[in-house]
Amino acid sequence: MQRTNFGDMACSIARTLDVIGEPWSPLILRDVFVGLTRFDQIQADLGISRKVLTERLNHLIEHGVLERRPYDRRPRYEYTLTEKGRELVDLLMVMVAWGDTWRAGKAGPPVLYRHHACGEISSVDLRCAHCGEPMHANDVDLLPGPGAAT
Amino acid sequence: MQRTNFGDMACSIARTLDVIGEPWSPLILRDVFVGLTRFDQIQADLGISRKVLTERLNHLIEHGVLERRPYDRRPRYEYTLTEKGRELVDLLMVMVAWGDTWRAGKAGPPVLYRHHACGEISSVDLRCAHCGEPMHANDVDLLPGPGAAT
DNA sequence: CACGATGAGTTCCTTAAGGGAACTCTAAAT
DNA sequence: ATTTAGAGTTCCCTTAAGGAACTCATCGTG
Repeated sequence: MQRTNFGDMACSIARTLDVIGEPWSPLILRDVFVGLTRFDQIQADLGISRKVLTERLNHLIEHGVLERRPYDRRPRYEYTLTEKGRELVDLLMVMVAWGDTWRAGKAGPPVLYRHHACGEISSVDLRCAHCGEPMHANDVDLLPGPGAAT
Repeated sequence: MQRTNFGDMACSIARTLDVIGEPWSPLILRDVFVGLTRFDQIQADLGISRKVLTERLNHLIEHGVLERRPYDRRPRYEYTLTEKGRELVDLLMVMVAWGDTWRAGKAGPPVLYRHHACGEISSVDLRCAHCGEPMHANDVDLLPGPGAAT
């Protein structure tokens, strides 16, 4: 399976997928985010192949969203999110919101999010960074930007 | 490559990935969103294999995010977003925001978004659906929800 | 009416990625 | 000296992605 390289496309979606678009990568980030930071923890939690987990972790480190560091004098390592990685958690929260809405079924959402600022169980909503009003698919026009393909 | 089924996991991220987690799927949604709604248009724009495009479109239709409908008396079809699919565009906009921030480089973002409400070039920001304050990775606590795995 | 063009897929072959089990390596702890 | 545990490697098998060629239905044109 020779996979097409998304990183070279003039598209920020493709470039983001180049970092976390492979199967498992978002789930690995989630695990690290919730505190499962060690190889065997992640492997056991996800049931992912150890080979693939190694590949994914290295890819995420190469792209600067995870850091690997020893936590013992023995050869033991843990993975942590960089700032670049922490901002990817935004993406995970939007995935959660969509999955909760469309795929949770009668059982309801598997995880709840309590917002520090208001203390309520809530979910994310997309707002315009400029004016603060809701900003969804139908609220925008697309224009070519400076980095557009020629 | 026998792929693990994400749809059965008690995790809304995994369930969302079950719908659009395969390579190319988000880019197909983007194309349909921006008005490339026909098979050959999408194929040419992305450079995706026709075989894989067929598989992806069928998968997205099965999961109710795309609809296929004839636009001619000849056997010609176009794909459109359902409401379920339109809400996935939120996810794309967050991918764009991250890609613009971390991967656009000196050339700047390839596409700009003008917000209808304020008329400004902007990007999305995550807010609490309840109180409207910013809601990012470090602003939430996670609690088990009603649909949590036993 | 025959003929080519067009959109929308299929088919088939090659290559490489995911799954999974077994194996290795290093440094404690007993 | 032996066991244990974490963190990977290695190897084989299956299956998915790439890609080019092929099919099929219908319309427009000469």
